[in-house]
Amino acid sequence: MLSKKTKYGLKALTYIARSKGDLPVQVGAIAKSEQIPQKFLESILLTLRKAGFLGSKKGKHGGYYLRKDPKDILMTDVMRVLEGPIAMIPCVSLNFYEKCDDCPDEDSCSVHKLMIQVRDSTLNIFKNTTLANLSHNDTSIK
Amino acid sequence: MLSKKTKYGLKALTYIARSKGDLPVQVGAIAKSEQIPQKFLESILLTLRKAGFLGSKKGKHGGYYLRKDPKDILMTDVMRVLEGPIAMIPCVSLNFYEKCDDCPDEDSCSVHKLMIQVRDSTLNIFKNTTLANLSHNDTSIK
DNA sequence: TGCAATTCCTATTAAATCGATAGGATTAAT
DNA sequence: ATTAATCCTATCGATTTAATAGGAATTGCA
Repeated sequence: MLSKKTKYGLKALTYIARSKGDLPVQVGAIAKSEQIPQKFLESILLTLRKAGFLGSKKGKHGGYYLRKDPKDILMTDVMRVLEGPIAMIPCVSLNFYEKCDDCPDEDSCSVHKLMIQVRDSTLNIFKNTTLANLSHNDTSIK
Repeated sequence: MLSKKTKYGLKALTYIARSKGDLPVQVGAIAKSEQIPQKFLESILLTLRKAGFLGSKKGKHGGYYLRKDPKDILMTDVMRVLEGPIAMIPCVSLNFYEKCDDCPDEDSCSVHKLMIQVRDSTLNIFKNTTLANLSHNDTSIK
């Protein structure tokens, strides 16, 4: 399941990418427009800022802005920050690998092989989708 | 994340598919070989039996056996029983659809479009993989 | 007939995770 | 100063997960 954190985070990034003008975008505006609990959204945007996707300005007329062009923000990176591993099971994760406690031999594990396929196909989508794709409402893979 | 229930269930099905001989396969044998807590495995096999994948025989020399040829047991079906929805978010689920509370319009939701792609690519793998593929340790999609 | 071995069923528990909230500290514009 | 915004930490309740417990029901066999 996709967590609400990830869902809200993607929506917020999309909202910011779509917003015109020089002023940073305020949490309150996003929360209202996307129907996200504001305090929860605050913590999510903080995470995205610490991960380098967003910059912020404090105080009056403060808010958040993108630090990169939406074309350069890949879903692989965003998903890993918000949702964690892309793989469904740690033993096939590229960035969060962990050996299974059980399972003496990965190569002979039926689950392992299947989950590698799922990981690769999902990864293929995420690495071919940018925030620009999301904000333009088009799909990445034709 | 793939639940342990699903992981254990897939391993158990694979084990049963690989087993030779006429006798039904006992929970204890699977649990020992695959390092799965026996009581937990019992409940998983019960689920798989109620879903129609397995038959069982009680009492001495009892155990579980497949009710269909492994070639006819699709991962789509197994995954839906063990893990639930294949989609990462209910609003793109084919079998467990639910509208998002927020999100007035699915067609304009950036998350929705992305998750449809993920669902379709995952579904494509699961519907082209059978228990026979798992038990032969080959991959489904070339 | 009785004993042993097995599945079947329900309930419970401990731990982890998730979604959200609370309360204020810090910073900046006016 | 005052106001308005982000920043930070802590906490809470609900849900889910993984596992355990205890025994009922069924079957094979001596």
